[in-house]
Amino acid sequence: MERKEGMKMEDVLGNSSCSQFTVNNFPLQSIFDLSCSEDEKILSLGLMDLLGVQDLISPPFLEIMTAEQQVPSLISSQAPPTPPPSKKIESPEAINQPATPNSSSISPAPSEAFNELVKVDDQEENQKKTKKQLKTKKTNQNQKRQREPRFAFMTKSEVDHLEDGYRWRKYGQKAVKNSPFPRSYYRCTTASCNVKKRVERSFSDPSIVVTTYEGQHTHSSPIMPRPKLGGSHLSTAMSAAAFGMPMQRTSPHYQQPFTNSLSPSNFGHNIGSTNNSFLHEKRIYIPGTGPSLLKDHGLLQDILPSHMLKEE
DNA sequence: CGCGTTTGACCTGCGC
DNA sequence: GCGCAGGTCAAACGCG
Repeated sequence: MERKEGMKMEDVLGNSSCSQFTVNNFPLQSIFDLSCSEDEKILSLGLMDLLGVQDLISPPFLEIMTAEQQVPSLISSQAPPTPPPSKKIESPEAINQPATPNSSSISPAPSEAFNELVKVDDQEENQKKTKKQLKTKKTNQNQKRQREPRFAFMTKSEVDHLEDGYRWRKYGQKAVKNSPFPRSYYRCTTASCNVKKRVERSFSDPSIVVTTYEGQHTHSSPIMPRPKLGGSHLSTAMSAAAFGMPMQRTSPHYQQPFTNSLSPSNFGHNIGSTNNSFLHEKRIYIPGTGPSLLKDHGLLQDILPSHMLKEE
């Protein structure tokens, strides 16, 4: 296994591990493997608030963090050197940065939690290679240059740039090593908003678009309704945007169900889907239990983890 | 004319 | 220290 801990995103995307990454860890646990306690918190916060106050949240269904530290833990099929259960991460402060559905298996989204995780990782690092220690040390030293938490979504789509309710300005494009597909860099066009996103295609599956969000939108509302957009579409679009999710509102590029409809992108897609059929019936793959068919009755079920739905 | 895209150059971090 | 790769900048360009 030369896939060492310093694995880079493109390594993940560009190899067969992508499927594994996707099926076993990436979306599912990010989205559905939520601790009940966390769910309760989310509910107590008011789910609709989470949907409506998109500037306060950007719940990551996958947080990529720094590629060196986070991704390996996320993609490792074996029990990763996981930090202790993220009870600290689920701190009540999540109110300020609420809707961090991924509390247990996946790193949290909020920057505060991010810091926490870095610390935890640092402790883990002490038991690992010197090389990695150095890397971690460097990472910690660069805290002043700390990057925003990143959230990645894998979306099955023919178009690279997915509509997510915000307006983006492309500021760069780079060829990605080991991938025939370039990576595009976008920035939110809102002046005070420094949210960025990267869009690239998966090397192993060109039909999959990987969108990585970095930062949180500082403005309260996404783009204004466009003439061609229906109001209902927009509302759902905003809901999806509230989660920082890519979403497609244009049917021609409508996303295909992604690997058993289990990707975060599909998750977001369902939220903002213009196709109501997706809202009423979809397959949700639940880790460890195998694919299952859930009946959806509405938006909530698109958002809530499956086991919560069962509980209700 | 304003806004967004393109694209080569440049900067930075990291591994060797 | 050097080279590579990722990320960003900014001028040029295109489009409505």
